[in-house]
Amino acid sequence: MIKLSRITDYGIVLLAHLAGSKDGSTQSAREVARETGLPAPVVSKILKSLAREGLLVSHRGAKGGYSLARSPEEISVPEMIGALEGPIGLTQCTVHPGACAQEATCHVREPWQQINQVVRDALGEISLADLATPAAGSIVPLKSLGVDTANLTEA
Amino acid sequence: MIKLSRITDYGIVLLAHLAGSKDGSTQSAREVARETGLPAPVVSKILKSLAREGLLVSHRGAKGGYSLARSPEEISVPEMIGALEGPIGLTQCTVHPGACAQEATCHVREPWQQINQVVRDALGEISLADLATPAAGSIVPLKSLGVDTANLTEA
DNA sequence: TATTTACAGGACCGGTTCGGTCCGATATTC
DNA sequence: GAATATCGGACCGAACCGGTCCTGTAAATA
Repeated sequence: MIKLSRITDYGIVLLAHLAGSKDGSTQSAREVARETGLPAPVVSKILKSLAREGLLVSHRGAKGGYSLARSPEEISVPEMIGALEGPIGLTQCTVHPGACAQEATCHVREPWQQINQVVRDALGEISLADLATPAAGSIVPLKSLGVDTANLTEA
Repeated sequence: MIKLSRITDYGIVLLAHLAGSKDGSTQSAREVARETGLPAPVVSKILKSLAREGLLVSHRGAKGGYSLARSPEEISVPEMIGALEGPIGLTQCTVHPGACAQEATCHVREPWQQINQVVRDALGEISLADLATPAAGSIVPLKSLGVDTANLTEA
């Protein structure tokens, strides 16, 4: 199963939670953990990473905490994923060129690069704001991709 | 990094290799291993899985081997991925509903379902034939997605 | 029929990654 | 100075993964 690591999954939930709070308000790791129902040490660890990657700004000391570094509209899904588990790439040769011995003779490589790009572009159309808005049918950019979301066939 | 397992990666290379051979011709696991330069035991293991999942047909005994169960045009990327590492789903709740305790209160869930669908659709547009054709600029379906592949920005 | 070839299925193992916890240091507020 | 809260990193156990090997069975050939 192609999947995000649980850390990334949690991280996006945490970001969405912060995006749903008052704009610019800082919340401590403990608060966020309590309100999202996720284990506190994990939340702390994830928020630290997100701050280090520049998606959150941290305030130390009493009354400290974390807040979004930018507005939710300016934070894209690939950024969030990239911050927590590195750049998006389905194949190793996408992220680490030269690591694969078959790279020179591999005829599948170029198509995969394009496939990766399609996935990246698709995810790039979606912002944290789209995830944070609770209402249904909120993700507008999906339609702009020209993908018909009506016929949902199980893969 | 969102990535396919190496097994899946190899598997797609193997499928593309078979697709590039004469139509309907069967090749033994050892042959495929030799011609692709991948370790023989691994190739054998992967081909077995692909046969079990119905993407390849196997012929036992002397002069046996594997051949594609369908034409390359009829085999999609999600099928290949699904056969080797299960259904495509970025989040656990996509594939295993109910496994996440926060599912009821999670506001991020529905958007993710749509995101998953976008990725699935994007991959579904690409067939094994697209991967197997060695020429550049071969992936036509990408354009049908409405994705502009011209401006490739690094994610 | 005997022999050879090659897949089928599963057991097995070592290495790596991952989720998760915890601690000392540092910075800020009151 | 005391309390609060992040920062950075060490640490551990469990799960997963890549890879190997062995036994059984089916098909082709002589």
